[in-house]
Amino acid sequence: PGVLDQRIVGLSVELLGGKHALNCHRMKPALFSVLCEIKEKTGLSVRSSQEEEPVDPQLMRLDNMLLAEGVAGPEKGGGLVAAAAAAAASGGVSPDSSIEHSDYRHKLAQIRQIYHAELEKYEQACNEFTTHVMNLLREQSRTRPVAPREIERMVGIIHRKFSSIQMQLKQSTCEAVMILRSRFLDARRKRRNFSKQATELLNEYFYSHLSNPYPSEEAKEQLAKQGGITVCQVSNWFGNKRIRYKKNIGKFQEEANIYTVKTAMSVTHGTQSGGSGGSFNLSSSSEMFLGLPGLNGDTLPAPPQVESLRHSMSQGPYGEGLASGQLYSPRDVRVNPTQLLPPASIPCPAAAS
DNA sequence: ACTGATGATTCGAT
DNA sequence: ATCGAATCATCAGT
Repeated sequence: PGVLDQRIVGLSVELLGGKHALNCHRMKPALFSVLCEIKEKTGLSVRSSQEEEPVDPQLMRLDNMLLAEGVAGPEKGGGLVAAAAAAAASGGVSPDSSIEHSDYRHKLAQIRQIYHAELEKYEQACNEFTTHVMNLLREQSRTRPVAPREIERMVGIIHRKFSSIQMQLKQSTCEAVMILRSRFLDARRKRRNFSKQATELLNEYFYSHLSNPYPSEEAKEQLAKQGGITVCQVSNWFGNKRIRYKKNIGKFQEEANIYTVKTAMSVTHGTQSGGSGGSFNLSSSSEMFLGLPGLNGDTLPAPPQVESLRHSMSQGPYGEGLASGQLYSPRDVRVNPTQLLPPASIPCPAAAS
C-alpha cells in the first residue's frame, strides 16, 4: 500500500539519518528483528557510526584478524579433523592440552557459526531493504522525477549503513575471540601435573645422573620430546628437583632407590637399544656426591649402586619398565666444577644463603 | 578445609 | 643465559 510504503521510505531515511532508528514498528519485521538483535548483542546503538566509505584500516584489521583466527575465510570441515590428527600425531602424549585444544576449537567453531549466520542475515536484510527501497523509488518515479543519482545515493547510504553494522558484528566477534583466546591461554597456564610417564622419564634421568643432574640442551630436548612436555618444563623440573632433592635428600631416598634399581635393571637386562652401551658410568666416584645423604641412614646407608642393588630388584612399584635406555647421551657426562667442590659429608640441608 | 606435592615464576648471583 | 633459592599457585589426597 502506498501509504505504508511512503512510511517505509520515510523511516529508511530516519534510520539512515540516525534518528530514533529502532522505533519503527512498521518496519519490515525481518529487518526490524535483525536490527533489534544487533542492538541487543552488540550493546551498541545502531546509529552510532556515520563515517568513512573508503576502505578504512580498522575494517581491514578486523577482517585480517578474523581471517587469521579462522573465523572468517573458507569453511574448514576437514580442518578440524586435520588439526586433531596433527595434534594427536605430534607427540600424542598431551591429553590435557588436546582436550583444551578441542574445547577451544569447539568454542571457536561456535563463534564462527554465529558470526556467519549473522553475517548472512545482515546480507540478506541489506539486499531485501535495498530492493525494497529501489522498488519504492521506482514506483515514485511515476509521480515525480527520480534521478539515477538519487537511487545510487540511496543504495550507497544503505550499503554503508549495513557495512557499518557488519563492522560492529566483526568487532564484537573479534572481542569474543580474544576473550576466548585469553581464557584459553589462562587455562593453559594453569598447572597440570606431568604424566606418570614423563615423571618417570625425568626421574630416571635425574637419578642416573645424580652426580651431575644438569642435562644438556640436547638431552633436555630429548626428554621433552619423549615426555610430551616442553624443554622449558624440563628445565623447570630439573631446577625444582635439584633444589628439593638437595634440601631433603632423606625424603627422596626411596625414590632414588627405585629409579636406580630401574636403571640397573634396564642396564643388566640389556634393554638398551640406542647403542650407547655403558656410556655413563654409575660407579664413577663423582656419582656419590649428591647421593650420599648422611641424613637418614636407616634404610640404606650407602648410596644405591648398581652392584649393590642387583640382588634387591624384587620390589618395583612401577610395574613396567618402559624403554629408557636410549635416553642417556654419552657426551653429557660433563663435570661441572661447581658441583664437585663440597666433600660428600653434609649437603647443606637448610641452604639459607 | 587442610596439607603436602609440584609446576611455574621471580630475583639475584655467576 | 643459567643456576639456586624463595615464593606463588594449583593439584590431589585426606
